[in-house]
Amino acid sequence: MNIGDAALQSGLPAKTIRYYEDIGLVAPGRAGNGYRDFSDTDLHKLAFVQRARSLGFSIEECRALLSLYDDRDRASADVKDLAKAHLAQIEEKILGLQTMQKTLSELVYKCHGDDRPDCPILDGLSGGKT
Amino acid sequence: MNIGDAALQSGLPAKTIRYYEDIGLVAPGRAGNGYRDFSDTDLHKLAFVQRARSLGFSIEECRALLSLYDDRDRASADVKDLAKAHLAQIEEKILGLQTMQKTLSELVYKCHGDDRPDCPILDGLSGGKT
DNA sequence: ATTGACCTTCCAGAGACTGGAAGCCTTATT
DNA sequence: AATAAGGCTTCCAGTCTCTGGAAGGTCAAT
Repeated sequence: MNIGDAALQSGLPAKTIRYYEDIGLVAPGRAGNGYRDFSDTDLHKLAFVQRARSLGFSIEECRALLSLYDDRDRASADVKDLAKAHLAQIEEKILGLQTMQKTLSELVYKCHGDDRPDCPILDGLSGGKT
Repeated sequence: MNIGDAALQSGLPAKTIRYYEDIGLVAPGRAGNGYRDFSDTDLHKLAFVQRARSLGFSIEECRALLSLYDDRDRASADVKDLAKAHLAQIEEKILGLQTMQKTLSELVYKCHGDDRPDCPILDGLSGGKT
């Protein structure tokens, strides 16, 4: 299967798939004409990575997940640990964003937002007087 | 004031301050010896950017905020619009992360996490059977 | 034979820094 | 006066995950 179809099937842009090959996440074969030739296994891996990325796993985490996936003697505990660590990162990010959201929405609320220049948002950014 | 002290006062690493000069966010003067010489205004701008960045504004948004800050004839509506747009981005990010969190925590919950190989997390990533 | 859609490689850029190397300047100590 | 420590300078390269574009080869259909 050519890269265009692999892209459709996996939900990844062709460019991204080439990049994933570059960094060794997948290793499709080559047809006689030099085109990449994706097997079912390759497609499966691409879709796997696509889902893992959509859950926010980094490329290196995806690599680790793929190798666990390939390892029939893996311990599910290893997978769970990886996922839990990532979950913790997600939660940290959410908390950070919520803090931003709170501060910023307070500033936005205070700003009348008309054609006059005085602005609590700029004041807040400037002097810290939140 | 030298860059080291400016870094302490603004809460930004010296490297970052040099970078901000490179991209034209600040333009400190130079002392006779070639060292950057930060005025109170420079410091103020750096602290301003530091706060804006900590609220998640991009560099270009910071640049726009700074120029609004410098413009005594600004309309506070312009600032508010910028802030509201950014707030919407933050909220979008939070929603995305919460979706990830939900899916992933369900998978983590289902995984027994012992030394056996079967693992609902990998299954979920693999086949989409959430 | 020619078009158009596909494929290939390679190079560059995005955003926002961050690290390191090589070398000058300042300050304090010996 | 010499030296050492620390701060400052510039410049180059790398991080992370793609994404766009250019130059050119291949395939299917007309």
